[in-house]
Amino acid sequence: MTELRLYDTLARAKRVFEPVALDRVTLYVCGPTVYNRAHIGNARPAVVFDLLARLLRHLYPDRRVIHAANVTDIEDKIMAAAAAEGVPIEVITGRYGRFYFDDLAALGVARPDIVPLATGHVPEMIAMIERLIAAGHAYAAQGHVLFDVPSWPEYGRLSRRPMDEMIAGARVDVAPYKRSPADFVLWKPSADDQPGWESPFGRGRPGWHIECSAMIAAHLGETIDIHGGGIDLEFPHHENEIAQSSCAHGGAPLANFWLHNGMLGMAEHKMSKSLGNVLTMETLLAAGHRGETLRLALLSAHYRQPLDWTEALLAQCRTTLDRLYRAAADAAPTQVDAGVFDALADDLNTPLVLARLGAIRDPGVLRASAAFLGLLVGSTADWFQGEGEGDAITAAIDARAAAKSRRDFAEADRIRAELASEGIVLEDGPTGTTWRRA
RNA sequence: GGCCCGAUGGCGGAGUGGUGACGUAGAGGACUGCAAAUCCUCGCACCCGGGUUCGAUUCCCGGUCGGGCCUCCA
Repeated sequence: MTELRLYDTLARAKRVFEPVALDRVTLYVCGPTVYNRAHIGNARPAVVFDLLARLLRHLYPDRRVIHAANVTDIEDKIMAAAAAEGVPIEVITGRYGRFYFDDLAALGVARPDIVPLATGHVPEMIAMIERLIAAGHAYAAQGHVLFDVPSWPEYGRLSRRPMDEMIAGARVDVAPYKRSPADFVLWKPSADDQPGWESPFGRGRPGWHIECSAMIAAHLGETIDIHGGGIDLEFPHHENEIAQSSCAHGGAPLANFWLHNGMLGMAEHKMSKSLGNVLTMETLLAAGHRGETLRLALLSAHYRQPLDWTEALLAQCRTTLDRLYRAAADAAPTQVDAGVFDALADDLNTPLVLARLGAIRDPGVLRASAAFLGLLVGSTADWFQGEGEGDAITAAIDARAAAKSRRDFAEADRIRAELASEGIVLEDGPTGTTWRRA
């Protein structure tokens, strides 16, 4: 079997992957907070880890591969969005949660096997907080419960931050109820008009970090195989998850592998809602870019590298797909090229995979290999011509063929130009003329 | 300021201690009535300075530049 090697952020090195359990493989990825439309940067981890899940299923056919990704559906920004519209938070989270998965489906991303909601796991979060308090790793203060960072010497290992510097370097105003500036919130009080849950610490809501820890434990166990997410979550989110989970589970590691995808850049900075330089999947799809083009663009760079999102990138990916669709024609998928698996098994080296894809001669192998990546999933005719009317075009092609046969090239060119002005490109092949949309 | 990551041709982007993939754009050719598509050929790059080495783009040190994090963030 192909040996899978993955870059583990904790080790800062590629390591050979081996699942913990003999009967299953567990993958957890931090999902979205649903309060508005997701941008294309949000899609990168979804696409990358969707591909990793496909690879894991292939490599471990005898084990159950469980891919989980949460949805954060209680959070201050959600509350703000709900208040702005004068609706309950469920209206906001339901709407944007559906948009999120619909958008991703257009990019060929399968819904994860498990999509836990934060609001569905508050009792588990409360229980975990209680364990942390009992173990001396958390304390209550003024309606809040905080994680006691200095109580856990391992804190900072993932992001390689020395704790004393974090404390000394804290440049935000430190809340008065914190014992240490590095302490973070596990539970915070809710006002009467805010969503909240009764708890031993008073009515309130969970902090962001505890959600992932509690949901991972509830669905996948104390130690999972792979934890994924964007590199911007490395600190503090993932650092905090590790602290919470390890301290609640007697020191058991949260994940054996930590995988982080690089940021998608736009205008020299990462695409982010707070910077306002976002391009949503909705916008891109509405502009006529197909989901496959977006997916290819996201896979065109190695997942750990930063990737600049530009029109030129999309144009090149479109060209690449045109060429691959022509090469694959309407062949039925046969077998995935071994070189494709090899490149994927080397820490998901998708640029190398794409280079190998271009070298495949057998259309059936090309179809199967591309499909494994979530590309070339439709028919070649649909890719070039799309749905809709072809009769008028066929009639024009016939008229042009008649003109060509009597060597009236002026008329033939006029017809071709007329179609071109409507975005229809004619191509004369050995077996006749075909058309496609520009 | 601290921590982390990166720097490859016009652009995108792998990889490697010993003639630098691949794609795209560009040049030339074949094919075509002309195009398009396809095929063939060709140019064009490893940030700077040290070090290790027979040999460094690749390893080490320093620098410069860029990005991420340190506050919600994929």
